Amino acid sequence: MAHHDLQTVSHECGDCPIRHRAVCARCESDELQRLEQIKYYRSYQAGQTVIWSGDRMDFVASVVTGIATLTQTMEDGRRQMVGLLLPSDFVGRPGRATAAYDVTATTDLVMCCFRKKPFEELMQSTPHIAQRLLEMTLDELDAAREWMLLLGRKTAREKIASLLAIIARRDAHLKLKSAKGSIVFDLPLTREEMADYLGLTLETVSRQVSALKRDGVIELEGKRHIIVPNFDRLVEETGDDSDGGFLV
Amino acid sequence: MAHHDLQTVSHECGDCPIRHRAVCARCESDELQRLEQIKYYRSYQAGQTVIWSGDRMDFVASVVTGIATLTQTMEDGRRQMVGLLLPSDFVGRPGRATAAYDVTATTDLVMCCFRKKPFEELMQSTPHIAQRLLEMTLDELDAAREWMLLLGRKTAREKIASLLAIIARRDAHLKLKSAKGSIVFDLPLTREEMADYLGLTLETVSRQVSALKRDGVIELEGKRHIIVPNFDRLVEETGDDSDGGFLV
DNA sequence: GAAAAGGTTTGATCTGCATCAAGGCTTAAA
DNA sequence: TTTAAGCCTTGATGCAGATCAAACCTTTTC
Repeated sequence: MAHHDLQTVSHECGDCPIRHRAVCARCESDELQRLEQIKYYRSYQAGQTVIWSGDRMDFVASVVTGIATLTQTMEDGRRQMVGLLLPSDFVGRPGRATAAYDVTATTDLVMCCFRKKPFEELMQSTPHIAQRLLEMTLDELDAAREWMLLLGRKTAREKIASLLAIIARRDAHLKLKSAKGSIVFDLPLTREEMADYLGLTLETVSRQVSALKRDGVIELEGKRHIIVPNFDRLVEETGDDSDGGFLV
Repeated sequence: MAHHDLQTVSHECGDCPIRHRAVCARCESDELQRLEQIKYYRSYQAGQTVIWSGDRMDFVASVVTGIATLTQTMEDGRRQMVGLLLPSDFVGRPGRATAAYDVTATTDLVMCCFRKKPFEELMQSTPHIAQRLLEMTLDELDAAREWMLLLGRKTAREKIASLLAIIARRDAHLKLKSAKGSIVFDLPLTREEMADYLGLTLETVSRQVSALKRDGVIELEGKRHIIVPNFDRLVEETGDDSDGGFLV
């Protein structure tokens, strides 16, 4: 986005939704003061619904801590996850009055909210905000398209491997990769949520996780704690062009 | 986006990529003159590849006439369409050097291109452009998420019905709905392209199209010319909450 | 006007994942 | 200590859609 000097920010929050990702040191002055004035925090417990599709939504927000999901549900109950929001991700759409998806906290969740009206006004007067939002939205669009390939063309095993690789990669930025290079993380999703992410049933998810374990691609401690002894091996299972590009 | 007075524009092009969609009469002055200076046109024949994934891409563009697709291909040849670009849609990403998807002309295609550098500079100085691009990108993201539900959870029959409804709806803005309310249009995609859109095989597409015809949901003239005698009936087959909202 | 090439349909068969069903493990409540 | 509630695993079976195969347009080429 060609700003002056970008730096990633740790999460004290206390700032603009876009700033969660990267901040331009020289540009932050009054823009941030104004954001400061219209922001407030909301907390949700694991499992709680933040908002239902179709409900009035008079704020936009940024995830501070925890994980939220966007899901769509068909009349007969079939569910598809269409967004997985990690810290720094943005929720809500400037210029739309109602939510288009169910938003749910899958872990305890803290969001930094901005009432929509003043946020939109600020967007008008502060070009940086629209530009940064554009960049974030384009990233999300790329992620959505990757996800479409997964949903449309990958096998169940490839889907599971892909999801594990995605989570491992996103975590790896912050977290440790232990000792000699194996990666360790906790699954933030239940088997059912994984199924909704991947367009599978929870039984199939369970079977394929077991299969990857049996084949030595991953190790399990309990149900949720995952150890990936060889990340490249996991990536091979995803069906993607390897290149890996693990630690950017 | 809260502009002054929006109006849709027919396609003489000769303007900014975002203006293809809607134009703010009061804002167009010098901004458009500068766009005018950096734009040029390119034409492609049906079937021609505009750009390959990974290739250097030093322009952004807007579809003027014709239809283009974005597709992703896995190493073993599995293909998934991830974007269907109709006139007024935007291609390319400000701030990225290489194409992320294969872009192909499925019909004869004319695009209005802007070299990336000057376009990005113009974006810096003209907030409207980023704001309009943001809005368009958010629309695309919504479409992508709808598409994800289709890929992950719908049956083959529902997928076909959904695709036909999407095309019918998008066409209906410009085109006729004949006589007493039946909708008529030409499929711009081959069976194989439909399959790549829907995450199916071309044989399944063919079978389900035949089934919808047999059941009276659609009529066919030749292979491509579709008649939808009752749009609501078609929408019922999509699995979506009806509401329809056909003629916005 | 024959032949070739794309695109499409239809049939026969196979298979990966869904569905139905039961039981296990872990944590929380009674 | 037992019961209940979530969450997860595993087995048996069924089916939607994939795969393999052949033939049918329609248009283009020679």
